[in-house]
Amino acid sequence: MTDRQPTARDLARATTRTRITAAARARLTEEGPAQLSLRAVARDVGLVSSAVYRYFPSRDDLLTALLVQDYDELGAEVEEADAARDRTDVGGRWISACRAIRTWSITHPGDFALLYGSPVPGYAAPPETIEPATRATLVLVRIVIDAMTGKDLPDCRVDPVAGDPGDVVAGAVAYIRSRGIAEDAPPEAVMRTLMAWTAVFGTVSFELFGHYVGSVDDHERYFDLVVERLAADIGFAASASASD
Amino acid sequence: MTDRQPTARDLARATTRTRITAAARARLTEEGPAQLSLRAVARDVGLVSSAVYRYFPSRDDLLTALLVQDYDELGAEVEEADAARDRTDVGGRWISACRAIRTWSITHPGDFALLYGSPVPGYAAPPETIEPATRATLVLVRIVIDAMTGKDLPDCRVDPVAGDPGDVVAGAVAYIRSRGIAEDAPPEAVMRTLMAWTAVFGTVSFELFGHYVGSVDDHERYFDLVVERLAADIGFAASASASD
DNA sequence: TGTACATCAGTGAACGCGCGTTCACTGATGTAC
DNA sequence: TGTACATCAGTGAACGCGCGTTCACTGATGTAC
Repeated sequence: MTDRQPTARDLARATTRTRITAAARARLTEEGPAQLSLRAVARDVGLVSSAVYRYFPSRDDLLTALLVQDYDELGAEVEEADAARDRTDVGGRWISACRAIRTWSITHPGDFALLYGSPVPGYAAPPETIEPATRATLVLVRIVIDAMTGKDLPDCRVDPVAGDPGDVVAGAVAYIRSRGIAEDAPPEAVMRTLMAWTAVFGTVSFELFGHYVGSVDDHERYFDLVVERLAADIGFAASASASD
Repeated sequence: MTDRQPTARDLARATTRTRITAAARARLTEEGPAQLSLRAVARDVGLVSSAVYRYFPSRDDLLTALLVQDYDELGAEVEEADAARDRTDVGGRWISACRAIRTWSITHPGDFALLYGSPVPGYAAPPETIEPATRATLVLVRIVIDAMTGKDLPDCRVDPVAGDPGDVVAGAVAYIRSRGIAEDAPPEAVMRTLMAWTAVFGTVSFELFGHYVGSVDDHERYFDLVVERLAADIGFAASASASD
């Protein structure tokens, strides 16, 4: 059970596995995850359909592999966009991270639909997908928390009459604490962060699924304007004029 | 070609047509629109599959009928919720309209996925679906425009550094004018309305598709808090404490 | 280094299934005189 | 009111298709001695 030199067989296996998931992801661009056909994927890879069962015990396991891979890829790109900015430049980090989400999504619309579109009927994502799923979101949370450091965020632009989100977002607050990101995050800031996260993905979703047709043409600029306003609503400035 | 007394055949035809669409919508709850099977629908209705072709020339036409019916039903409920409030009570109308969107959506999750989830691969919604699709959205727009009347909305809570949305939302502004809703709507208000509309559906989408698991438990209260903040960001108050 | 055996990637046929759509038909309903 | 014909909702068989999964097989690769 010790790690050993990978054999030719091991290497071939890894390669073929990659080719299968790559072919599956390519298919996702043209057909929904629910329509994803194991036989079609096998054909694309140049395998007979039954051979795929050497790699994935069932179609659902292939779906799970795609889910994990996609969440991880998206998460890595958002983390990278965040890390490329100076840590104190929270506005720049915010813009970069949000843009990374949109860029990955429009570059991989099929994968976006898998992650954030309608769930696949009859398929329940297993627990192993949870951690990868939170990576992109956590980047946004960390930026907001860093923006709060030393500042009394938020003056969150909310009307004093509005309800206290304290216990409504208690789950999110606890999660942030459990991940060691912050001991105590102001509920209003967490509320606004949840809203911003939702808005970012909602905006990308509406762009990709065609709901802005007739209202917005320049999706890239519109997205930047949205992202600026979301930061302002949380309580910090994020000017899109900063270079990407 | 003049309208005549409907015959027994006409009545039966209308009834059966309704039973078909109803059965199809019921199926949508358990399977995605792309999986919607004409044969399964026929079975549910108690017809042989070929009989459905007396009513819909193809599966795609059935989908179109569902799309129109769902957009219209959602639109009607949102219009009704809006109309039930005093016209000057813009805050109350906003809350009611947004709540109507959520209520319809969680009551008809399959239909919601059809309208706002991933598009059906290989199916392009025909032009006749456009007008019904805008009904719910236009209610929100009208409320914002009414809120602006006599007021200098928005003091929209946006940072002065943020970009001018003028030409980015030009399409939406022109559409509002073309529908005779307002001669000139401030671009920032339109921008914020687009954002709010996106946020409302994004929030419902995240609730239905499971992305809030672990962060939010009480979706109804969370939704109200979101809706209040969206109104505040546009520039008017909408307290959820008002009775529905 | 060479041999004997074990592992396992990939094959190809087969299974049972449900799908959208077509077609010739039947019998009930509607219309014209 | 009665008859002859036209319309059309619904039937049932058939078409060709692609699907997920199983299974016995083959031959190449890996391992133990």
